Amino acid sequence: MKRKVTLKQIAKELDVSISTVSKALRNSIEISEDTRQKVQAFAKLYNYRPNNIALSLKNRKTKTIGIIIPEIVHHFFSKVITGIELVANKRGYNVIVGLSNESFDKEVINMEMLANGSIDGFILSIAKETLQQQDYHHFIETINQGMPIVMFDRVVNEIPCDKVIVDDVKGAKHAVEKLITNGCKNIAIITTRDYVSVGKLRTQGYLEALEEHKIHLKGSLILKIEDKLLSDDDLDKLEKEIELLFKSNKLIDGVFAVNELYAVTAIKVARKLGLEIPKSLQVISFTDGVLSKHSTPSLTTVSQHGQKIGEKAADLLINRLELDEVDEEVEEVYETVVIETDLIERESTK
Amino acid sequence: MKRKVTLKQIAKELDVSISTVSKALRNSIEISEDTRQKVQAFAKLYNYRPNNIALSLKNRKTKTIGIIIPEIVHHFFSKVITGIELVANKRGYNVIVGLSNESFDKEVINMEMLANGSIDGFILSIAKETLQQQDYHHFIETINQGMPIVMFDRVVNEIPCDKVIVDDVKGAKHAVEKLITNGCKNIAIITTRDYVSVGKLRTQGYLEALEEHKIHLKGSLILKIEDKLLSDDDLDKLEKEIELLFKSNKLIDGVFAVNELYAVTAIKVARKLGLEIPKSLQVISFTDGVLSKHSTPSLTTVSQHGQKIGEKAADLLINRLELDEVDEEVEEVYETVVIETDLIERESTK
DNA sequence: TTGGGTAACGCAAACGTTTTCGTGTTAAGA
DNA sequence: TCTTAACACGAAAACGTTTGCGTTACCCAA
Repeated sequence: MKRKVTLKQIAKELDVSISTVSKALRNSIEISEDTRQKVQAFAKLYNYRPNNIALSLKNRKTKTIGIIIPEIVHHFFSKVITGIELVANKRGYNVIVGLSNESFDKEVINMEMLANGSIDGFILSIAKETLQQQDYHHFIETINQGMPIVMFDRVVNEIPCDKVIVDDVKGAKHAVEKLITNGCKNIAIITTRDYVSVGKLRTQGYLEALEEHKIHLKGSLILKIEDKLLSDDDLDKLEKEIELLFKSNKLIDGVFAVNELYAVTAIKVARKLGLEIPKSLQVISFTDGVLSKHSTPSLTTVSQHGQKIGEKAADLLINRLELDEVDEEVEEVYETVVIETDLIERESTK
Repeated sequence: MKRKVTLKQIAKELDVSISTVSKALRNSIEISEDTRQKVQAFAKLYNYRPNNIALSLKNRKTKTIGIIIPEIVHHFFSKVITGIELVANKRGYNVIVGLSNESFDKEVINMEMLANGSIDGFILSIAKETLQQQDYHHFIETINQGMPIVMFDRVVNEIPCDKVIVDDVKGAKHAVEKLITNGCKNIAIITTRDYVSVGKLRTQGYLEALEEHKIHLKGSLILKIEDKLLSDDDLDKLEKEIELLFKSNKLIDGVFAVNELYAVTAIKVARKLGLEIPKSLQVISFTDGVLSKHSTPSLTTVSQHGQKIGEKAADLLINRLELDEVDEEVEEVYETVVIETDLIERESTK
């Protein structure tokens, strides 16, 4: 077992100084052609690679991005990571992942672990618990220490940082409008409680679409689900609630669901009640994931382009990092990028 | 913007030496009660946290685990990561993720990026391309440099390292036996080409089940799919191939698919051909993911317990890391842990 | 007074780099 | 022969820690 070779070892072996070795490897003109060749050959032979940690310490930057997300077993988030990793790698950065599991405490702990030198900046989406408690001091402190943050999807305006979001309102509105032009008269929405920012925004889009098309809003068509981590019990409850929705509103002919799970569950319940998709009931969901694509009938969805969000977030962060490098005190003006959604039509609509 | 405070700054501010500060913070008895209190108070005030990078350099270990997986937008892999992150965090480690995207080159590059000091050890699942080329030198070299690897799911025996696998043969066999006891007489298998180790093993389980139950093997019932990254075109092709399978074997009454996608696609095609699930066709898939659970009908599946695999892998790796610490030259005996699969019965079987 | 012991602290090395600033040698120019 | 400049290299600092050991200063006993 041969441990990794260091400059010092090469220096000793070749009977030159460490600095000579370092310079030779970086093709410094200070070093004679002779020694340069000798050193490089030796380094190649022993497969020398500079130690990242030492470089990080010296350069005071790690070339690593910290990602904090609520969960990873989730199509949207893993798509985002894919995007981040793609551009990060392309630009010479690594990616280190922390999971908040929707918990405030874990979010704080994870950020503290990483903020002490391990990374150069954060890309994150806020945990539900944090959104509920509205305690954002850990973000503020991190930023105050000079570590940039880019937030995506679940963001709060009061934090001074770059943000990448989806136009949830517009996306939802388009979806509902699609249902309207497809002939739906009684469109229900299955959404989350309002503290989940995206749930709230998508509900808003629903409302706007109805209003613009002068469709009378019926409160009983709005189903707000308590959006916890989904255990099997919660799933049962979800079905029950949706069933109640259909039973107390026999005229429902369109459903807009703020996520895939709500949509497929709605379809499942609707079928049980004898409704045909898309003939007597049309369904559109937010989030274009594996369920939408492969379940039967496949779902018409609002695609969020998770990967693109990740790519954009990574670019924003790295740009800022490399800007800080040249110009120590950059004027602090932050960008909010909106990624357009697309409506992907499949079998659950006419 | 106040940068992170260091020992040196505290030392200067309090007019003591750096070592005194360090010792005071670590409650060394060398330091008087007085100064200790003073230092600790000051450190608390300025929210001092030791710099991870400096510690890593000094201790020659990073307390970070590198994960290399083929893709992250995948239920199984993200479950595994969840498990790894869980025990890693519990034991004071961070997790840094690299994606090979099933490519040999990206796997090598990612490993090289991380192996130069950034991490203490790897947990990985081999890329398909690597399995095809059978070029494992990067694993060997990493191990030779004293960096332990734990492989999961897609492993090769010739690499000296700990492994966590699922008993693919047994799991597949159980699934097929379930179909047999449920009365299926003509059981097809939809699997991958043989170079994907898990595909091969699951096929083997299928064969064993048939043999033990003295069912004559029909070659035409075995459909081997070229398992690339799935574009929409490939999806079409998949449907066509499955359709052909059904059409040329009208008697098929059971299908065992080696992954969820093959299973739901089979169901889709079967329905189109007028088959009822599970009445005239029963289906079981490997991998218990979101599709199995939420598509209609929900799928009976072989659960791999991805999270448990991740947890076990992380424990194995960290155990080895912390063993190396005390006992420099550990006898090199490696463990292969088999995680039992479970058959989860849902609506796609009787 | 001297010797030894102890409490409280500082020095310096080490981890592996990069880089600035010498420094010694050689050869060319005056 | 002396000066000077180019050339090739080395010493040392710096990044932020931890830690073994040396160094004070003081106290108490002999």
